[in-house]
Amino acid sequence: MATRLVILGLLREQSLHGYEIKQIIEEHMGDWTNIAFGSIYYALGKLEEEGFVERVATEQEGNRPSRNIYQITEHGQIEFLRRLRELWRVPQRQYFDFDLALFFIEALPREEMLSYLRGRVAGLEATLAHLDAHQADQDALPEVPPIANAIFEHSRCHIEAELAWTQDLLSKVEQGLYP
Amino acid sequence: MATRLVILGLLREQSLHGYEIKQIIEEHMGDWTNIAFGSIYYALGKLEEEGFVERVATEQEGNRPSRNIYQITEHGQIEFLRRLRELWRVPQRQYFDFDLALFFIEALPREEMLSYLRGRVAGLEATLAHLDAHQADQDALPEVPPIANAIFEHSRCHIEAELAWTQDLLSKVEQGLYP
DNA sequence: CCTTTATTATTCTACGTTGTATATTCTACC
DNA sequence: GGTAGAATATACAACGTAGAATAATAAAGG
Repeated sequence: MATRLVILGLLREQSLHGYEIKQIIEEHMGDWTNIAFGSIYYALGKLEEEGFVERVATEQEGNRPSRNIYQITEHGQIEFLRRLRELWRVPQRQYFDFDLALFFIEALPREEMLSYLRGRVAGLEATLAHLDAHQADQDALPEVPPIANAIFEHSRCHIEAELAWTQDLLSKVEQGLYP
Repeated sequence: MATRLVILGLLREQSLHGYEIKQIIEEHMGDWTNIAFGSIYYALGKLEEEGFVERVATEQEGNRPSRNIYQITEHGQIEFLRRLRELWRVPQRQYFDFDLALFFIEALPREEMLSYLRGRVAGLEATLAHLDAHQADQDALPEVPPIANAIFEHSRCHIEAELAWTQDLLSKVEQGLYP
């Protein structure tokens, strides 16, 4: 969805081919994005059609698959800023598939539900623990940009919110507030 | 994504045609789902292929477009429970496009960023106020199922978390903690 | 060494989403 | 009584996503 923006943003720094873009995304944004590599090639094709990106070379090392190197155009620079500003301006609404599970709550026996809820609480607690451990590792390294912390905190605060809400729901179900 | 589950869940109660399903989704789940009506027809076709749903009639009122009425099959009942249990069991990870805006933070001047951040805080506060007002209206009606409250609280707690995080980010940027 | 596995780099297809197009009928209002 | 707009009902094409298929080379392990 934001694949185009990411590609334009990365190409601002230097020209790249698809596979390199994929690697940068995995290494630097892998923890908090889910851009499938297939989408990268599609987006590159589209950006080229739209004139935001140009193919500047087709290299090949030995008999390896040849690679197409792309460069951002001036229109691309403008388009990047346009998309970036839109991201800052327009808040995105979040939807939760799990709400559907609640909507159809009477379809499963109470006991089964309770066990799933307890599993969810445990899972979320484990995620938080895992996240914090991972973060402690990161803190040891000096070269991590400060903004990475904000992104980390972003995930963390939503997981905490989810945990608190799930615990509340669990206790209400235990009290028999839902049929 | 969860379109198939919704359709199966609704057809458990009674046979329906696509447009009716669309209306029920809009009326009862419109606030917390985003299923495009086009997806309903696609999902119905797929569910029929898979044998989870059967076309039982093609009605027509006057010269109105004719409508295809679908019924859930026994396999469909099982499939519904399978998908529902998966929803209870498997927690979904959330991704935030806005993190990209942070990732490319040096692309925009500090002052512009600050004004977007303030706008976001204001927007989230307004959303919360609007949500609570809407909820007060709902509370006045007696026929709303109790689970609707849990779903409402779910959205609310995440918006609150987002607000708190954004305020924190804003204050850190104001303090000059990010370049 | 030789075999298994990982890496490089892209193409291609199946799948699902979104909204536009279409064509009729009912409603509302001047 | 005419006409603008909302409601009924689906089909369909354009778009984007996700991952399997491909095909060559480098690395690793016994």
